Amino acid sequence: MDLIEIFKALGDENRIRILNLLIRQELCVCEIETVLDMTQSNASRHLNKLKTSGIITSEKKSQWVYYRVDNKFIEENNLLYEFIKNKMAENTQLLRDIETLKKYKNSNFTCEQLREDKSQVLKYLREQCNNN
Amino acid sequence: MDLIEIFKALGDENRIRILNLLIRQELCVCEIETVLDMTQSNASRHLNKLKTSGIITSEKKSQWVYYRVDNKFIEENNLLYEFIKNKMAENTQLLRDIETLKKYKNSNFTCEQLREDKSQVLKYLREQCNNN
DNA sequence: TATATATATGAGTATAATTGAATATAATCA
DNA sequence: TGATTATATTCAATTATACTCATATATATA
Repeated sequence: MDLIEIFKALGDENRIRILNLLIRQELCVCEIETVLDMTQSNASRHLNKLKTSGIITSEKKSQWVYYRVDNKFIEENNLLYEFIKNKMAENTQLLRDIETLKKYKNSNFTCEQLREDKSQVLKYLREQCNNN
Repeated sequence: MDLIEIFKALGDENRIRILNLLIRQELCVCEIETVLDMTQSNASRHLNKLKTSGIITSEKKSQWVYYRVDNKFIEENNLLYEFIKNKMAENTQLLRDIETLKKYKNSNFTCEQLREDKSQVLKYLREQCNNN
């Protein structure tokens, strides 16, 4: 049942956190990895689960793979999609993640810098977020 | 996260089948057990999971425990609830379950009869459903 | 009170999901 | 081409879920 696969995909904290970011904007794996502070393989796996259940889709741009919410999913599951967005707006953890995403985007760190010194970027993001 | 517990509870075929029935009407454990042809302990466990996640509620009436969708859940998660109902109406398995429920109700079998000869009741329900 | 019964729960097992570390793959760039 | 890198995948370990059978609990009834 499609319905059940969707609910299974949504029934995991890491995947909800990823989806929360992707609802804001499309992102590549290394960005998600950084903002949510999870391992690369874990991010990739969760993205795959969201993709297999039809919630998100991906596009390869040179060496990066960009993920975004699938428009087909939004159309076909609009009530669910609106529900998710509403509930996400009430959740502190998810709001914090959005703040981290904003800080990350404002920092103008690139995927190249992430590669060179990820720990510095993470430190920067934590400091910025603690200032709020 | 509440949200995740709800999705976890919904991410299981047996629980979706149970919820599908309860959306129609409140039912006791032995009725669910019979209509969905599952073991008593399994039905009870799934009902408990739906209950702890806040989707359904229960009321004990003499020796029976009646389960129904929690009104609080409907109010607080209305978009999700409407989504679920819409999707359920598109699913053949779930529509078949509703037919079985109707047959069961029309048969006027009681919980007492179920206890005495459950196999007869199951046979009857299967025959009735195959006629459609 | 003794018996029957509706439901819940415990124990054990089987299956599935999640994870990190290591490796494979595919694209880029020097 | 060879080195680097972004992402995916495999492996092995752990943890969580689901299921069945047996038993406990609470209620009803003779």
